[in-house]
Amino acid sequence: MSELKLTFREKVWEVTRRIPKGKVATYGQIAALVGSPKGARAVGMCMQTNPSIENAPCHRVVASNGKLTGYAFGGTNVKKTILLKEGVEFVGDKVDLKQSLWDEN
DNA sequence: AAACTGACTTCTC
DNA sequence: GGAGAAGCCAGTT
Repeated sequence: MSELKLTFREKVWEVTRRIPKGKVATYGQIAALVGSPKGARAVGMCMQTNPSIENAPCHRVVASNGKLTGYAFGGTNVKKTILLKEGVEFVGDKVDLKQSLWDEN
């Protein structure tokens, strides 16, 4: 019985950790992966309470339209810089989901 | 236990 | 394509 009873937050971090470098995932996508397709908002909170970037690369999480909605370690500006450095394609201020959206498979 | 808040998403105008 | 409003979820007060 592996009942580790991961809290929603921890599950979100687990998923976030699997996002490969150079790719990004949307809040809704993560929400769905943890079992709450409509909990995108809750996911955002988990990112905010994220203790460290090592625990969860929250910079790889963007809004459904590719917009950077927030970043607890320096702001969206820093977030964008990191993503660019990881090779994520940008279109203006938004991520080019066509090329950089994480394809779980 | 109830109410409020927020790094969301989707629909309409 | 941009602005406004409503719906949903978990965490915090």
